Amino acid sequence: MTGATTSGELRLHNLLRLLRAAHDRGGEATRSELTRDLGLARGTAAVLVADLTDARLAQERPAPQRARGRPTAILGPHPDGPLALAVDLREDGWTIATAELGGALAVREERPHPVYPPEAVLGGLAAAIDRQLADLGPRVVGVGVAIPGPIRDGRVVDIPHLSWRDVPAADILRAGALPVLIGNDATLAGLAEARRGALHGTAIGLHLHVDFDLGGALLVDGDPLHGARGTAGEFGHMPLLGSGLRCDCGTTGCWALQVGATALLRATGARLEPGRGRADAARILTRAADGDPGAAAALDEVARAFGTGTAALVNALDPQRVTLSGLGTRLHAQAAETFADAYHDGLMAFRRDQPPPVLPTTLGTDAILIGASELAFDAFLTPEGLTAWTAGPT
Amino acid sequence: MTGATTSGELRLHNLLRLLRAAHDRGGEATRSELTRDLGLARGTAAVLVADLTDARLAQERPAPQRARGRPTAILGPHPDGPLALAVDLREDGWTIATAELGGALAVREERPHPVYPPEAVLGGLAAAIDRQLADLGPRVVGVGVAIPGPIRDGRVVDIPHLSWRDVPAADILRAGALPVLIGNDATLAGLAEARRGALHGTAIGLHLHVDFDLGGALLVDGDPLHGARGTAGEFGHMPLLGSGLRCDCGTTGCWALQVGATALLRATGARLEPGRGRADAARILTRAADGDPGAAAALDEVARAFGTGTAALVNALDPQRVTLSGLGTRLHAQAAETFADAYHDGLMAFRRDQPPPVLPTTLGTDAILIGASELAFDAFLTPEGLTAWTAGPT
DNA sequence: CCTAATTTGCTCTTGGCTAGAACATAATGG
DNA sequence: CCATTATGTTCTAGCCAAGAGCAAATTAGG
Repeated sequence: MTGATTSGELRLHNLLRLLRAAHDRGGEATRSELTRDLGLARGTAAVLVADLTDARLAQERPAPQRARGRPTAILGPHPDGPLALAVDLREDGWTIATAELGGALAVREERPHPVYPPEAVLGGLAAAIDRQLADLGPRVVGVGVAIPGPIRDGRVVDIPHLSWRDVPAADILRAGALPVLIGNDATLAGLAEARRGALHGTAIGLHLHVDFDLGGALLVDGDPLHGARGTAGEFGHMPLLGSGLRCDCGTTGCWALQVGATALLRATGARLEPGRGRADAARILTRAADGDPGAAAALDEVARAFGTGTAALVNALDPQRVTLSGLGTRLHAQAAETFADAYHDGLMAFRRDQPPPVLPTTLGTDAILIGASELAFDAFLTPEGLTAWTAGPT
Repeated sequence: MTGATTSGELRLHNLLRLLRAAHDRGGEATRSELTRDLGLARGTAAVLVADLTDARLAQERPAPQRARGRPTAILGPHPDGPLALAVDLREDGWTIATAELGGALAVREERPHPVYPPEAVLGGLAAAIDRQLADLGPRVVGVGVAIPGPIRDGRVVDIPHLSWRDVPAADILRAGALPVLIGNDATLAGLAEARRGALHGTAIGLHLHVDFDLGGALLVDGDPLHGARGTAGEFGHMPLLGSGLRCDCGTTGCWALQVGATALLRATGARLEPGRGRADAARILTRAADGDPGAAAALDEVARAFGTGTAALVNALDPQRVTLSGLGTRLHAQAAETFADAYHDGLMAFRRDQPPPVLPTTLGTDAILIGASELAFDAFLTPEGLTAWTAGPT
């Protein structure tokens, strides 16, 4: 949205601003609120709302009256309006959901996938997506897919512990003429946080998602920084603690080795078995909470590494807030003091008077699906996307 | 520039786009180029150029003919047009220059300052700025000041090796009604690189400026990421190599300790004397070039640390290019192979096929002044700035 | 040296957009 | 039950950029 330059583009630009604002507020904002906040004249707002309604993009419904004056209406999603298909592909299963404008999610299908060859996994997923698309019809305007690994130009670059390497995921998942957008799961968790979670309204926020790996995103005005080729946010692969350990990513000393599920297993002397790491790590955390000294020591070590590295990133990037998801939430909650101490010690002195708060996600496990749906809607809420919708189904 | 929303704002918005484009191309672009690139109608361009000329913001001058057809003109700075005052304050002296739209610099005054108390240094500088402003008259539209330390909300937060702490620099330098904008020197060097140097046109670039300290900026679409309070880019204060050394910044293991002038001195066993570090470090590099084995070893060690840390940042941020300035340029040039090896080894394997190039600055020592002038012009090239100019000197 | 081709600038008309005013409407509060 | 209040609706005025048609200024080619 670079802004309109001709009077002809103005209309579309303002239509988009209004629809985006309604979407960003969860489809719960009233027309009068939106008019005020966007600085529109009431007459203009009337025209725009009529246009959106005619185009089956939004619909007004009565709003509860809260004050004197003529009642206004809530500008929410249209019952026949656009849908985004959101897909969360994990190491051990996937979930497909729909989202309407405003963000309301509805899970459609959820499945484990026991095998690892990427073609099989993605092939099965592609078939499921096709079924869903056939079922849902032309309302679907885009597909957003979250994948737990770095994505470059629509290809999965490298997931060493699954032996996925240079997989053309976007091509395999191609869904007819529909745009299939692929994003890293940690980046999308951050995107969700910026749009509907604890980073909402932050000019600059840092999100860290811990799982097997440690990734995240820097959110600038609600948008993740993508990097030159889409692989920004691999914060886990900076040697933030100088461990000297060899990492699957190809270099040494990676921070992720000391913070993720793998780190918990290593610290307790457990073995990493493919496909079971997440459950095993969770078990260690439970044991630590129950007082098992070995587990508690491992948790302590990992939480300290987590806090130190987080401080390093805050030193470099100066975010307003830091949010955590995945395993990070539990690490932070169960070893709050250790984390806080390490975080404090790692900050530059001048940052210690008002350090950026570190907060758990407010979105639970939905974060990644929400991020995937936002990815799809971001492509739709553009002049091109809207024009295609208006031109398409007459 | 969020874009126009009313037909009334359109004119100002397009005026600004045109002026910004002319400025960004160094005041050397022709009207026909600008018209084509901005997608304007020829008639619209004619009106806008007339407006800019009337407002003494720009002026056309004949262009050398290069092809058939009616000749066009170059849209350059107006002889009575706006000026930015750019100030480069260093540990040991300062420089004041003017810049006109298009970016042409003219140094006005340059001085060493032997003493360290911030009030004295800044007081002297403030007086010099006032003299220059009186001399230059109302053409000056803003003052941009580069300072070698972290800046938060207009205050110098902390320069440990100069014992500057929480200095209200913007207040001390206040120049009448004129906006005085303060920026970190490394950030401004990066800004200059993004606008007129080796990062020009990059969607995302990383700049690293090495001096006593190591700082930099992440440049997104030509703008540095400022962080929540203006102190982003302190990449030197991440523990990228796990040295365990105590840093003046208040934490430990900072990368800057192993890369800057201080690192060279420590590696050769020399003592750090206040105010002479820069010259001493330069001498070590010269000795290394001349074959002194101790100096060469120190250079090698520092270059390796530099390359490793740069790779870590590339892993995390995925920039399109990396540029270097300050001491960084010489380190990279004199120990190219060591740097390249360490850089390569530190990259995630999947980044090694097409690693972002690491390039020296193309702006020499002017980079910081250019950055400071861009800082001032950025505040001017806004609807508010332009309106004030048009309303002001009638 | 002259003419055709080419590119750009200038002027005017046209269509489209938003602001804002005036009025209508639908609720609340006393 | 009526004054008050906030919002929606309708219409007009003012402004803007696109685009067409024409004028102008140069080069290429013979």
